Amino acid sequence: MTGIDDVARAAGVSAATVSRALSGRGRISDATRVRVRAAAAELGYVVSAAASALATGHAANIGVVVPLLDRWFFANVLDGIASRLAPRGYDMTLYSMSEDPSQRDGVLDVSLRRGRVDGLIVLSLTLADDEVDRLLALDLPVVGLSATSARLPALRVDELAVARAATEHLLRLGHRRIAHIGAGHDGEPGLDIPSLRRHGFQSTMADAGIPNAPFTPADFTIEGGHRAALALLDGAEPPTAIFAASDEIAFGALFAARDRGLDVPADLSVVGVDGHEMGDFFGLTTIAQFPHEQGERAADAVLAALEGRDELGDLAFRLVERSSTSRPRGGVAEVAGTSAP
Amino acid sequence: MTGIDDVARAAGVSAATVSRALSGRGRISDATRVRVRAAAAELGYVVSAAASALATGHAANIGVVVPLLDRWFFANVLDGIASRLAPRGYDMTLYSMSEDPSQRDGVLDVSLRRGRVDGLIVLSLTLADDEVDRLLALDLPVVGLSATSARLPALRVDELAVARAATEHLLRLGHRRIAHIGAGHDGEPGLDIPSLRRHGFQSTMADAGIPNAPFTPADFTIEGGHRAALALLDGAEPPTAIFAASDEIAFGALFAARDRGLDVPADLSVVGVDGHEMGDFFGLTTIAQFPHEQGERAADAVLAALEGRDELGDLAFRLVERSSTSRPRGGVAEVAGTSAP
DNA sequence: CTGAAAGCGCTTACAG
DNA sequence: CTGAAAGCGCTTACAG
Repeated sequence: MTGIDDVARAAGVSAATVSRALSGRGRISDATRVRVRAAAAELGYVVSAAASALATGHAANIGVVVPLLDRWFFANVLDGIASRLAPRGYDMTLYSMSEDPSQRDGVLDVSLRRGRVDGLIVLSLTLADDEVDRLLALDLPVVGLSATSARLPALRVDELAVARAATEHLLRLGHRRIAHIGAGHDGEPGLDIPSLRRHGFQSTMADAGIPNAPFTPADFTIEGGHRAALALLDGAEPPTAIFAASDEIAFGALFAARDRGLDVPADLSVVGVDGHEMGDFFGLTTIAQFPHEQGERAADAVLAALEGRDELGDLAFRLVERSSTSRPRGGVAEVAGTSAP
Repeated sequence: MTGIDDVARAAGVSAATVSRALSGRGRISDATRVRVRAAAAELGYVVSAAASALATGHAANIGVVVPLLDRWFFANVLDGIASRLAPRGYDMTLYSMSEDPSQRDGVLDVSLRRGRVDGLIVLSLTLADDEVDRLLALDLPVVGLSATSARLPALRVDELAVARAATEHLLRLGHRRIAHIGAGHDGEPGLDIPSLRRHGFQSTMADAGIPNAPFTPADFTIEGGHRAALALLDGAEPPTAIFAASDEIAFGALFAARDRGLDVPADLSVVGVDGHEMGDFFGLTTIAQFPHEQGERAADAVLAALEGRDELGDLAFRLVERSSTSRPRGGVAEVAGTSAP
């Protein structure tokens, strides 16, 4: 590989001058800069990442901690991040955190401590309290995306509001037997997204006078949604509507309805969360989020944090009504406060 | 950050000894090794990636060049790669190559030349000849996954065989009016995947006595497949079967059939390529590939290449028959060589 | 504006 | 088996 000395020789200057000409830092005459850059381009010279990082303490690299690389939502977020990082000269290194405790420890205690990255984007993982501590101890600018812990600086979607919007949409249509498919433990909400959505659902139902609204846990996959919905539909009191914690779960529910010969939305209304690209084809009503844009904003936010600026804030969502939701068969829409005379 | 000297001090040895104790290279007494490792663990010390890379020339990092981060197939490949790299202590840095020429140049001429990675995995991109040259000039172990150029060492699927399997499946069922939705230019096949699939389709059709079998170009998305299929179905001579170059295109075709009130498979048979997780729900017949496993093999192969070993080879595929294909309405299966008396 | 030199944090022959 | 020292390839005060 050609090094800085080769360029220096070719341009007839010192390595120091090459460094200045290429980085743009420090004073340098226009003529020299032009000459050096030409020589560098000619030789195809690019500054060594390792040497530069060692000398400056700046790696020009952002780490992205992801839970699962194979979900549509995260793939889109990643694409959004990449689209903003590259033009600014940053690379992106992925750290995938699985469920396996020793693997997680490896990421938190080893990989992330190698100093390979200048900042971190953490995608909505369910992080334990001590994991958040270890993340924070890295002493790196961190931007969570809808992240789990209140202690993590983050761009957030108001997940309670998301769940409320979905649930109220169904209630407004006149549904009462509404079930939720998602995740999250019983009891206090917990700050992870699945828990917040579940909690938002159940508290909205409770506010509408329906305590203990049914909940069925599922993986956030089509497969998981399919299985859970089948269980609900085959149960003693099948719901007339399902609020699925993700669009992929919702697709699974739609397939389950098809498998049981149910008409959507007449027999079963389904609403999801995400704004999945396939939603349109399925006619799925959903609370759309905008993962690509979320990724872009997260990238901008870490980069801003590197310069000491704060670009955190709220993330948008929007109810998109399509054909998977309607009044229940024979049901009457009860609009709050609109009691008929 | 705590450095090697802190550990040396804590363990009462020199930095050199710490380095040896931690890396396992060089001779060192067991007692010292244990003491040093304890001190390092105690201090939470991890070797600096930049310093280590600079000193050894080894970055412990693999670059993955991807076309689009938001396709199901690539997300799965990535997940497979990550699952094999992490346990071996390698990080993974992503380089997304878009269609934009200046962006591609940036990746090839700048990002990849920073020396940040020890090896490269290139996911099935359509690379121009000079781009392959520049990739090769990096002088890095490269493993292509179903890559484009014959000059790139790669794990390959026999794409002509894939297309033939799909097409012959349809022909065997008795279809004659079969259309292909995909990509690839006219004329000589070209070595990119879409072209190979298209070519495999058309030559198989030609062999069956059907020259100039219809082809409609599309993006490799549901949206693209939907549009293209609609165009075919609304055409003068709608096909009785569609061979889609990807499952996502196939899903689009399935939705198009639904939109036109056509029964699948009675009115329209559809076969895809990929083995998409949703295929089962759609009942999609497909030529399954195994992206996660492909990613694992690619990771193993670069790592092997780093050690001078060659683990390249062929990638598997398999026809998975589901309910989206059958004989055409009123059609008769013509099995080659079984002319009825 | 430009260069010589020290330093970034490790690793690894070279001695002992 | 262990340490002192040079070196990896840059960057950046410090002089001039």
